[in-house]
Amino acid sequence: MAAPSAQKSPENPSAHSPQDTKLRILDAAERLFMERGFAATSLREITALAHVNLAAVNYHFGSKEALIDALLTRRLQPLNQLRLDELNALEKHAQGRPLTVETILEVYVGAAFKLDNKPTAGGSGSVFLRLLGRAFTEPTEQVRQILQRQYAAMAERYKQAFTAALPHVPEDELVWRMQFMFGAISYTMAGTDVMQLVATCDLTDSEDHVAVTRRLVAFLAAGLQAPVGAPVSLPRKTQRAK
Amino acid sequence: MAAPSAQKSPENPSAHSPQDTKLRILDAAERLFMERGFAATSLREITALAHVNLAAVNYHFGSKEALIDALLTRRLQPLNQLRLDELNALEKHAQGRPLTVETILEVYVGAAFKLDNKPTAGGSGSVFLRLLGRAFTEPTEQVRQILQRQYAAMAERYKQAFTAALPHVPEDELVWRMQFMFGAISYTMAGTDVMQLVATCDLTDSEDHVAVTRRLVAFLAAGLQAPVGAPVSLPRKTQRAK
DNA sequence: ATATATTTCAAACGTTCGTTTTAAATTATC
DNA sequence: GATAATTTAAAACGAACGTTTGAAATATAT
Repeated sequence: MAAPSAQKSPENPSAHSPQDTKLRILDAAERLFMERGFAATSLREITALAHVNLAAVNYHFGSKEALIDALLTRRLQPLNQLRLDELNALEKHAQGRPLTVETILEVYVGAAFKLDNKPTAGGSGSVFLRLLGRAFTEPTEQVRQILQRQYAAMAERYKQAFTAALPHVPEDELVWRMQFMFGAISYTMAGTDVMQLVATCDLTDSEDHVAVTRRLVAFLAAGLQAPVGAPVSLPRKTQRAK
Repeated sequence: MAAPSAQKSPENPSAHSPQDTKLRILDAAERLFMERGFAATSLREITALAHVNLAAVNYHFGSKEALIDALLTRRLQPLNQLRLDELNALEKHAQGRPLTVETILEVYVGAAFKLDNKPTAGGSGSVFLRLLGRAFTEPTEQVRQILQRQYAAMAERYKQAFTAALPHVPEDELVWRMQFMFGAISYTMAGTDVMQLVATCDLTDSEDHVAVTRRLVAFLAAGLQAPVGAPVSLPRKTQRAK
């Protein structure tokens, strides 16, 4: 009977602080949503992992949908704000001269890893980046609207910067290339690695962050700067040389 | 009482052929899984859209998991087989000379659109390509294993081809770049377009296929061929010039 | 210390899920 | 045309889901 639980959470050794129920729910939900997806994760699994009562989710957030919204917003708002701020600071510092594509990409990708090392609550690691990669291909209208709301202004701002850095790329081509870019980034962040090609590295390691960033920036910079127009070499029968 | 249903399906005007229940289920499941994801789609929705009895899924496939397996396999097996065959034919035709990166990419991307225009059953359109893009970020172990099984040999084969086409890119770098490539392709195929940047084009149009393929190949070819090693220009304070 | 507001808790709500069952209908075989 | 095998059909199964409820517990304020 005596000697009660000095710590209630096996994986989070801090005891139940008075008001951290919301944070515990958010962190547990983040982890489980990342591992199993939104639809396949139940509130009972989340509250069990967070060591809170089942009804706490509906009490503090209102519904499962509202929990997802709060969960995505608390990470995406600072992330994309940081991306905007750093890009603005860089352009101000450049005093009119256009930034290089590599610089813009480093800011964009680097911001994700930066916030990843400073999770809002304790010890979330790179959980959210993987969840974010998944969220980009989520079919539900709700998640898509959240992402759209959180990304619209930032994407438009970066499109401006890329336009200045890539004067030879017309707008419709740039828009497609940014689409390809978002795909490569989000898939890398998701870290699913279906092919089992890059099995060795996990993005949790901070040392790997700079290596992955360097590789990703080099790849994307080359892709964004690719010559436009000609379909390049076609060894098959190309009747018109153009 | 008379004049019964000459056609039982509103969106598929053909009446119930004797034995096409399995195909009707597969097609309906493909569409709904694409629209809502695997976990969020119920067998009741699928059988309602297919105009078959609820129990038909368990009778013909055994379980929902087995249905997903059959659904992915019937498309992925021919797709990746085509990718292998066409790459083999091209290398044979080249007689020892290495293929260009663009050629390899055109075969890989083009194969997807080729099979997309010839769906197994009637009128599936580009449903499966979008579903496939989603499947690449699916968290469930089952889907990941199916993809891994269906992609392993093909990915290894293309890695060989890329190695020959990119002699200056070391293997670890190539593996990462293929990761980026798969991300860009699958995200484009998924057609989620969270940013609403490319809202104008839908991949259903066959004419757009060649345009998207050209853009995608140009982007990826440049990325794969990017110079390796140097982190390129860093306008910030880089103390070591290296 | 008393009263008020906030938070936690166990239990149950109605619904929907994947699956199973049993009989009827259909198709194939002789 | 009778018999056997296959497929369809309606109904129900237990389990799990998100959510709600109302009372106990805790924190806050007077």
